[in-house]
Amino acid sequence: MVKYNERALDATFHALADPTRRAILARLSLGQVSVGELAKPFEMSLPAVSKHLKVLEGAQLITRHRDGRVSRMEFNPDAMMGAVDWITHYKKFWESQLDKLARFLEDTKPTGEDNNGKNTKG
Amino acid sequence: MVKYNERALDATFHALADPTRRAILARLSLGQVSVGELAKPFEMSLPAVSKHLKVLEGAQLITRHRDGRVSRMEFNPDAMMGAVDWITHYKKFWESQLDKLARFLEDTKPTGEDNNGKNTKG
DNA sequence: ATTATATTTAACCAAATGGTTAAATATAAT
DNA sequence: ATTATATTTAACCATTTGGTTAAATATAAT
Repeated sequence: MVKYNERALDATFHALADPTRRAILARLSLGQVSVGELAKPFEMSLPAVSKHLKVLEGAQLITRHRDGRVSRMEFNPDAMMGAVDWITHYKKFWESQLDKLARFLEDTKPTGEDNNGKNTKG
Repeated sequence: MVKYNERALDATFHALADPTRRAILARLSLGQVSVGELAKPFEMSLPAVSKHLKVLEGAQLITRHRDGRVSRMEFNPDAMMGAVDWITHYKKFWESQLDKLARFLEDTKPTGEDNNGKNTKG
């Protein structure tokens, strides 16, 4: 009855447990950026950001597209799904909040209009 | 733009990033248990479990009900909602999976029917 | 009052984390 | 070929983490 990939959950939750890394994901969710561009707004060295990227990459929350000497980082939210999936197991314990979430999801469900022509994957 | 409580997210994700702590939550989701009972199945010392409980308590994922010398730990999933809320911000990046989740949530939405013990996932 | 039970705290340790600066690598431009 | 740019690796450091055992605390039972 091993339902979840514990190592993957470790990696995902650990990656998400740092504010810099969450900010990186937020930034990348707006579109691909180079490491240098990505690092600019952060008040830390480039190697520090590089390390964070490695953690995110290890958790498969981002992927790398090398283009010459520039590494363009891309958001890859699949691993987040795993986290949500795990948390959702506890849905019956927060039914009222769930109701709110369900309504929210229903509200924004892709019925053919919500997709802004963006490729959602690959 | 929605402002998230970064410190709370740090605490929540960090708490969830450990397999022992996730197992503790899984156990507590079945009902309140004392610290001793809780610790039994884990191959580690009681103080180690105690520390994990502190982390979970700090993240407000569990609460403590002291009854004499026995501490009954209770699952408190509200903080998880915060994590889901944050992740859900990225919903547009995984629409197909979102659709699956939305259907799942709809399917098990508490509309008066009791879906006790039925795990529709997996 | 003494003893047993439940749990936490203290002191300690190794490994991991998150940061630094300096050097190395790889590619691009001149 | 030389130099500039983008990024990573190496070496280092302080703090945190996750575990240990021994001692302390608090309550219950005899």
